[in-house]
Amino acid sequence: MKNKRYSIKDIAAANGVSVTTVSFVLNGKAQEKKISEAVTNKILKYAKKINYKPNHTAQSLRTGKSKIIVFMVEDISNYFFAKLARIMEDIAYKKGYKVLFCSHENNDEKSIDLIDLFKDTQIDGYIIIPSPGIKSKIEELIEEGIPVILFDRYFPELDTNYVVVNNKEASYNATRHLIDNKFKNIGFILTDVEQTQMIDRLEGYKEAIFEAGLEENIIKISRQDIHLTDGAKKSSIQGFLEKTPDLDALYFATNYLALSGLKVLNENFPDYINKLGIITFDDLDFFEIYRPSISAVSQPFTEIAQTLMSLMLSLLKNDIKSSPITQIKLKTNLIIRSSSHRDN
Amino acid sequence: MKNKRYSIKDIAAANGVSVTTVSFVLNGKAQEKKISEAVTNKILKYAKKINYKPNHTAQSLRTGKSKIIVFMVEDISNYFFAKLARIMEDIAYKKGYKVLFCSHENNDEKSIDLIDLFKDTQIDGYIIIPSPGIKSKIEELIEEGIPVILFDRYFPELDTNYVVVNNKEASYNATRHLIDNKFKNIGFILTDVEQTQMIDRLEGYKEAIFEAGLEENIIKISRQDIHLTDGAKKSSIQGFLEKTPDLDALYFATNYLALSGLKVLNENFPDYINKLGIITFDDLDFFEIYRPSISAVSQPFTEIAQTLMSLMLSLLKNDIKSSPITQIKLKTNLIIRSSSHRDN
DNA sequence: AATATTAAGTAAATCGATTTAGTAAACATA
DNA sequence: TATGTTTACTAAATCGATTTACTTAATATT
Repeated sequence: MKNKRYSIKDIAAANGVSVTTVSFVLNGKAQEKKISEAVTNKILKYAKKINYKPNHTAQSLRTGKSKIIVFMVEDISNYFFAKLARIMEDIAYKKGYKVLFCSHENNDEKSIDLIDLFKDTQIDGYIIIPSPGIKSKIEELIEEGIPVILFDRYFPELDTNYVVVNNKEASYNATRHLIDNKFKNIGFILTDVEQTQMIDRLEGYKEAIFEAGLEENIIKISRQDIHLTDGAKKSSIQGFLEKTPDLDALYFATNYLALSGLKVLNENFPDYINKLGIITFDDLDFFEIYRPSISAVSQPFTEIAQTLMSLMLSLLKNDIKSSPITQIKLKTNLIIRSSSHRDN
Repeated sequence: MKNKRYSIKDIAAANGVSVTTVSFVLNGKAQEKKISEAVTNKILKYAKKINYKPNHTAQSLRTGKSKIIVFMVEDISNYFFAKLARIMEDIAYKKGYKVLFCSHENNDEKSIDLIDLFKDTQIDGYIIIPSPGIKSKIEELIEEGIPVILFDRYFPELDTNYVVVNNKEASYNATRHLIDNKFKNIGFILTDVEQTQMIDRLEGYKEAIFEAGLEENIIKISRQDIHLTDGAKKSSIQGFLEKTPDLDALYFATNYLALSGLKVLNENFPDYINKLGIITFDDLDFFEIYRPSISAVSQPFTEIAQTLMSLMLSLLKNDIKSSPITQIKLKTNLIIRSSSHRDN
């Protein structure tokens, strides 16, 4: 039962032909290369019999293609990214690709380390949520002729492929929704990163607030605090809530901010939570069963994953030089639940 | 700025030495192979100057080692697995390994397909949550001399490395805790898979119930339903709850069962939820902020991930034949929150 | 001075594929 | 019959490392 690994050489020897012939046959080039049907069938049959699997590493070395793509996100354990990863995995494997996931925590140094690390390995393509300061690293990849797709956020000055959602519009609508429900003092909680997704969400909020003649209440949580302790995040939010106790609604820019926010509210202002209007960017499973159930801007997982993968696959298939730059903005979904609804 | 990739050959040519010498130097074998310090330094300096990175694929082909390990779970988007993945990723990258994550949804066919797929690629080691029927596939891997570690569950008849938690004891304690809080009619909700983790959790429950002279109430959710629709899961649980409205506590065997259960309760028995004792295996972020906050058996992520990785690294370092079989059972933590507490 | 040892390196095989540039025989054409 | 084409296949180079088995010159030993 010792499963010796067979090579193309073994097949050649066993059938009295050259490795060239075997390679042609196994790559479906028999006709093109004028290999007789008799020989073709013999080889095919034998390969099947011994359950031959080509050595991927050798193929990779020779062809320069690894059939591996990298999917780099902020934190793979975050629901949003994990969910995307799950879907992308399925699509990729079906198409004969493997996916390497990794997390950079929005830290430039870590991003760069990871990308450098991957440069040793043949990587056929990159799907990247960029951390704020890696524009030149992304340019470097592109210059090397490797397919790159940014997503979630992008660099406006850089002409790259990207897939994002309509952050500004979605944010405007979410804020508008609170306003329509008679909330007058709406706090927007975001992080201090200067990246497109945040900026656009902030702009959407501002626009809606301005249009309604209301006052802005912006809470910026320091980026450093985000990935360090949960405590730091909480205490920032708590500090803010204590200073502005007249807020009647909170709008969180991401799901992890909402989680921290809910914790703070729960621990310190348990009664407040039911009167407050609450809405957040990124839907979570449990927002549906929380009480009050939490309204959320939901990003279309499946659509994002499919768009990313099909764009990547087309970049991989066609010559990168001849491929047009593709920039896609997908629509989000505002899911209205009880936390943002008011009857009066 | 065209970043041509340098090879060992380029270094050799530029320095008037052979590739052999370069290889020796770059692999730290200069002294052992009696390469003069002058030449050694010249090569090292040049390699650094051009930022030489060895071609990983070529190394892999020659050495038979890929520095890639596979981490195969039920569903990478599940919080428990995603969290583990995040930690393992960090450890692995620090040690020069990359991790390929994949999900089999406890489906044997899918598991086998995935393993076969990986066989083409050089994979140095596998960390696997086994689906029920892949014992022989696991044996196959082991016979080929590839390091394999099972975790979360295992095959009792198979003498392999594994890392699990003390399911039975934890389950006993969780049930005991409900009993101590005067709950008398405790329902245990689990899936119908016949795998060690489930069986042990069931046994722990039974033992505690028997010891207290109470009656068993076991709800088995069909495995097929689990990964299909959320609806199916919910309707099973709902059906059960309607049939036995006299339950005063629920104990869920996994976090996804608890999520479905809470949904059902919320939609159909909103008042019931506060009187009910609730406890679940696997802690989730939001169980802490749910109201009532949900008690849970918490698995030690960091410890599990570290144990898995350090075991794997030691298997990879030492000769697999001389390595002893290691079987580790880690301790869980019972986190008591308001959902399982009763004052009377 | 003859031999043994060490120092400092290199040529070439190898891993397992793909691919280019052939060749020999069979057949067709003028 | 001589030449051109086509068929059916193969030798050898190549991808970029690692590693074994030398080689040559210098130094040490008896």
